Amino acid sequence: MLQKEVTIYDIAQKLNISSATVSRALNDDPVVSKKTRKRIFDAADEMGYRLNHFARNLRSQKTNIIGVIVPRLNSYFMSAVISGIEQVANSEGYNIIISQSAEQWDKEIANAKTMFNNRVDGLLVSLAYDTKNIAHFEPFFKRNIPVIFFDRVEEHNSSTNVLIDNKRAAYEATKHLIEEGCKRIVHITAIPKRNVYTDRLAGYKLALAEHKIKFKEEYVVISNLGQEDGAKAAEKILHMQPLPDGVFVANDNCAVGCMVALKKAGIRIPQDIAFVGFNNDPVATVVEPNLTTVNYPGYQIGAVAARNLINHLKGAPMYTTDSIILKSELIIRNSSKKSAS
Amino acid sequence: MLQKEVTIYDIAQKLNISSATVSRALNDDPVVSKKTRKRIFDAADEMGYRLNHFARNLRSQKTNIIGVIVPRLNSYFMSAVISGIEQVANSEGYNIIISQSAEQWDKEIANAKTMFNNRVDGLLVSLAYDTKNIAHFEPFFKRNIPVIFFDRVEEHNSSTNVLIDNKRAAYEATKHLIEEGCKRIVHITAIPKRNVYTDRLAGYKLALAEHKIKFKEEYVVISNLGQEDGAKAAEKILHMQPLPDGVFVANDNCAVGCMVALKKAGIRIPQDIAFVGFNNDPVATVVEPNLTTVNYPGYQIGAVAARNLINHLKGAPMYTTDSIILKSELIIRNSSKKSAS
DNA sequence: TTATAGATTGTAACCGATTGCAAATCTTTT
DNA sequence: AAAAGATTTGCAATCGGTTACAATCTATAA
Repeated sequence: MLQKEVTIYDIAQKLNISSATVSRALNDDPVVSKKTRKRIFDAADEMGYRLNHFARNLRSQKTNIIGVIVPRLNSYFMSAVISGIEQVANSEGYNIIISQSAEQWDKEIANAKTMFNNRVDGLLVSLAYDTKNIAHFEPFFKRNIPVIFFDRVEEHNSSTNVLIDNKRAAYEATKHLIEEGCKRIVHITAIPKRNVYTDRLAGYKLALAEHKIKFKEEYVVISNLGQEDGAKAAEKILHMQPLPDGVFVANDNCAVGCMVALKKAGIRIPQDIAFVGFNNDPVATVVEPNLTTVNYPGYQIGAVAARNLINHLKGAPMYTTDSIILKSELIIRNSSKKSAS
Repeated sequence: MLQKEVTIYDIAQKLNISSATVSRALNDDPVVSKKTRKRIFDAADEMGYRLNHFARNLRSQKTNIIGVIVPRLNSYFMSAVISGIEQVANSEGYNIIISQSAEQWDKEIANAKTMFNNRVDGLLVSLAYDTKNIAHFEPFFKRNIPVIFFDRVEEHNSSTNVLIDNKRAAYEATKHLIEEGCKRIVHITAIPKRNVYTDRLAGYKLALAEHKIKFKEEYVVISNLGQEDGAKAAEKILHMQPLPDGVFVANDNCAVGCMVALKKAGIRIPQDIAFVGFNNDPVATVVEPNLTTVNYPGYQIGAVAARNLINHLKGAPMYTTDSIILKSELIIRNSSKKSAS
C-alpha cells in the first residue's frame, strides 16, 4: 500500500494555516514565530513530509547537482578523484552525476549536452584524448554556469583549472634519471595533444637540455598508456640500438606493463634500464623492483575542484582563481636506483 | 549576456498554436500532424529550446535518475562496476547519482535517505561491511521503488540480487590449491558478516571437507583486505607452525600485499606457499609470480544490474527474477602452480 | 448536401514549492 | 484608549511542463 506524498498544503491544512507559512518555516525563515515553527516541524515529522526537489528547483532554477565528465572511470587515479569530489559535494548538499567520454570527443560533446539539459549547477571536466576544442562548453559559459577542468585541461578565460605542475614533475623525474647515470632516456607517453602529455614532454626535454643531453625524436614512444600498451612499448625498446638505459613513462600502469615485458626479455631493472612512472598508483609498490613515480594526489584534485566549484556557486567570483596547482612529488623507489645497485 | 530560457509557451506563441500541441509534438505523440510537428521542431531548434526536467518531473513524478550506493569507489572492481552501470543507464536515457558509504552503516542510512528525498526512480546498492540490516531501504520497498543489490547483497523478497556464485568460486579456488598439493591452507578474508565473505568461507570449508582436510579455525585470518592489510596478514602467517603451504585470499589487493611481504621474508611462491586471490584485478598480472585468481566481471555486474533495474522501471514485473548469478572462473597463473615448479 | 467518424488542436487543471506585497495581529507608547 | 510600530501570517502569482476532456476541422459515405 503506497502512502501518498505529503505536501506543504497537507501540513497547512492540518494546522489551519497557510502554505506560505509552512514553506517559510521549513526554510528556517526567521520571520516565522517560534511557536508556529515548532508546530509545523512537529506536524511535518509526524506526517512524514519530504521536500519535493523538483517543485523547488522549478521555482528556484537551481538543481544542486554537479555534473562530472571524465574520460574513463576505471583507473585508480580517477576513482580517487571521484571519491574526493563526492565527499566534498555530499558534505555541501550537492549531488553529482557522472558520465564517461570513453576518450572520445563526440561522446564528450553528447555528455556535455546531457549535462546542460539536466541543468547542472556546475561542471567538473577532465577532457578526452580526442578533444580538439572546448566549444561544446560554450553554452555553459554563456549562461554563467561554472566549469572547472581538472587534470586534462584547456585554457579558457572563464574557467578554472585544477592540476599539478606536470612540466616540473616531469623535469624532476627525468633529472632524477640523469643523476642516477642515465644517458639514453626514453619517454613513453600518449599523443601529445593534451596538456598533461605536452607538459610532461616539455619537462623531459628541459631536463635533457639542462644536462646537455641531445633530445632524440626516436626516444619518444607514443602509446595508449594501458598496461598492455606497456608491453608493446617494450618491444620497441628492445629493438633500439644501443639499448636505452632509462625510461620515463607518463603513467604507472603502462610503466608496469613495460617493466614486466622487459624483465621477461631478460633486462635487469634498474641496472640495465631504470624506470620512473607517473601517478603513484598502488601497483607501483607491487611491481619488482618497486616503481619510482610522481605522486599525483587524485583525491585532493577531486576535493579541491569540487570545493572550488561550490564556492563559485555560493557566490565567490570566478576571477579570484585562474588555476590551482597542487603539490606533487617524486617518490623514489628501487626501479630507478641505478647508482646504489 | 544571458539569454533567457525558451519554453514551450514561447514556441506556441510564435507559431500561434497551443502549448499543449507543442508539448505533444516534442514528446513524439503521433496524434500531432506531421506538418505542425515539423514546424514545432524547427522552431524549437531555431529558438534553442531545451526541456525543463523539473517541470516534467514535477508533473510526471519520475526523475529518470538511478541512485547508486557503494562502499567505496577506489578499487578497480568498483570502477568497473560503475562503468558498466553508467554505460547502460546512459544509453537508456537515465542519469546516475553516486554516493559512498565508506563501509559504514550509518553513512549508508544517510545516503539512502538522500536518495529517497531525491526521488530516484530506482536504486543500485552494494552494502557496507557494517550494515546489520536493510531496514533503511523499507521506504523504497513501500513505495515500490525498485532496489537491486549487487556483490554485497542481502536477501529480501522485494528486490533482486546480482552477483556471482561466491561459494562455488571459493570452492574451485581451494580445490585447485589442494590439487596442487597444498595441505595447510590459510584463508584470508574480512569479518564474515557479508554474503561475499561467508560464502567464500563456506566454499573454502566445503573443498577442505571434500578432500578430508580438517578445518582449522586458526587458519582463517581476518583482515580489512587492503594491500597493507595483506602485509599484516603475512606477519601472522610467518608465525604459524608449521608454515602453511597455501593461501586463498578473498581479494587480490590483499593477496598481493601479502605475497610481497612474504617474499621479502624469504618465502618462495608457489614452492613454499601457493596463492590464489579473488577479483582478477590488473595487479594480478604484475605481481611475481602472477596471481591465480577468480575472475569477477565487474563491468558486467554493473551492466546487468542497471539493465535489470531499467527493465523493472519500464514495466517488467519484479518477481520475474529473484537473483542473477553471473559466470566467474578461476584463472590459473604461476602463483599456484606448485606441481609444475 | 449533410451526417458522421476520425484526425487534429485547444482549454484548463494540476504537479509542489517560493516569495513580493498586503493584511492581520500583537506590543508599545502617549 | 487610541495611535504607531513591529511581528506574523496570508493571498495569489509564478516556475514549465503534462494530460483528460472538449472543441474544431477534414474527409468520406449516404
